[in-house]
Amino acid sequence: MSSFKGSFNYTVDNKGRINIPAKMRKNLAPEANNSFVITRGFENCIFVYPNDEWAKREAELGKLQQTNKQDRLFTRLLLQNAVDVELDGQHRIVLSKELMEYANITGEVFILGAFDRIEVWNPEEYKKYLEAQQEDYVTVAEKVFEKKRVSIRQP
Amino acid sequence: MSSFKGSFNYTVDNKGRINIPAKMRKNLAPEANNSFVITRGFENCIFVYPNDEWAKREAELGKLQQTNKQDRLFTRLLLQNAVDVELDGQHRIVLSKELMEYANITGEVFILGAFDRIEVWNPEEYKKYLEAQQEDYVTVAEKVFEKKRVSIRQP
DNA sequence: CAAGTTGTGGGTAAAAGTGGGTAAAAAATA
DNA sequence: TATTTTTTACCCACTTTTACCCACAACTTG
Repeated sequence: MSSFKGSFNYTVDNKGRINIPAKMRKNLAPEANNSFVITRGFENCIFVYPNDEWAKREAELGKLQQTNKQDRLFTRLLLQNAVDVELDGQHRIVLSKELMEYANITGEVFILGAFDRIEVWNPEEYKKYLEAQQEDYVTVAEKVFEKKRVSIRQP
Repeated sequence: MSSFKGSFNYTVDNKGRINIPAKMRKNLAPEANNSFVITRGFENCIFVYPNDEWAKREAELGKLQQTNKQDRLFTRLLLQNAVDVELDGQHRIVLSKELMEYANITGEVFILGAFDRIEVWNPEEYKKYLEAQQEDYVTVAEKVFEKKRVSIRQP
C-alpha cells in the first residue's frame, strides 16, 4: 500500500511537469507501477493517487447508486478531470492544463504527502487554507493520538 | 516494542546529522528496522519515532475519513512535517532543515528518551521549558498518578 | 592491555531536481 | 486525403543535494 508523508517546495516547468519527490517514490507500492491518476482535489489542490490507491476510489464509486441523482453528480465531478499519468525518465508527471488552472498553479508548487494520496498546491493557497482553520497542530495531534479519547470528533 | 529513557548532550554536524545514542539503540525494537519517522513535537522539539511506534500513529490516521473536511485537515497537519529517516553506517540520522528551524537547533542538541519516542531539543530551549513550569517533579508525579480516588488521608 | 564500540568529521560518487531540444504522434486545416 | 501546425514522449545536460564510504580520537569491555 502506498503511503505518503512530508512536504516539499518544487517547481513546475513550462511544460507543466513536476517531479515526484524521491521520498514519496520510495513509499510507492510496486503495484502502483509508477502510474498515477490525477484529479480535482477537495479544497483548491490537485490529488495525485498512485494506481493502487485509485483502484480503491474506483471501487467506492462502484458502490454508488447511479440511479441516485447525487451519486451521479459526484461520479461526474470526480471523473471529469481525472487523467492517467506516468513517471517519465526523470521521475516527473505532467499536470493537465485544466487541473493547473483549477488549483491556480503557476511556477511554484507545494507538494504534500497526505496518507493515501499526494497533493499539489499553489503554496499561497495552502498558506491561506491553513490560516482559515481554527485548529492548530498541537490541538489536532492531541486529538488524534490521545489514548483516552472516545472519538476524534468533537461533540 | 521500543522504549527509551535517559538524556544526552550530543552535537549536530554541518550536514544536519545527529547520532542516536547507543543506549537508545539497544532499546530499539527489531521491527523498527533501524528506521524512524521524525516530526514536529509538542513544545519546541523534534519527535523521533521508531518505525514500529510510528505505525501506531499512522493506524490512527487510517481511521480518518478523507471525505470529511476536518479529517483532511488533521491528516495534512500531522503529515506535513513528517520525514522518513534511517540510521547510516555510523548510527546517525539526518534532521530536515524545516524541523531544525522549528526546534531552533544549531550546533548542540539535548537528546531525551521519552518512552515511545526520542526527543531532540536545543539545550537552551529545554532549560527554558523546565524553568517555565510552576510544578516540580514531586508535585507533578502526584497529580499525574492521582486517579480520581478519594484519598484515605483526606480530611 | 588489546579489541571492539562510540561519537564526530569529512571526501566523493551517485542520485535528485531542473531545464531544454527534437522527433514522433496527434490534431487542425485546406 | 494531403499538408501544416500543435502537442507529446523521450532523450540529453547541468547543478545541487544526498548516501555511502573512510578515518580517528575517546571511551568500554573482556
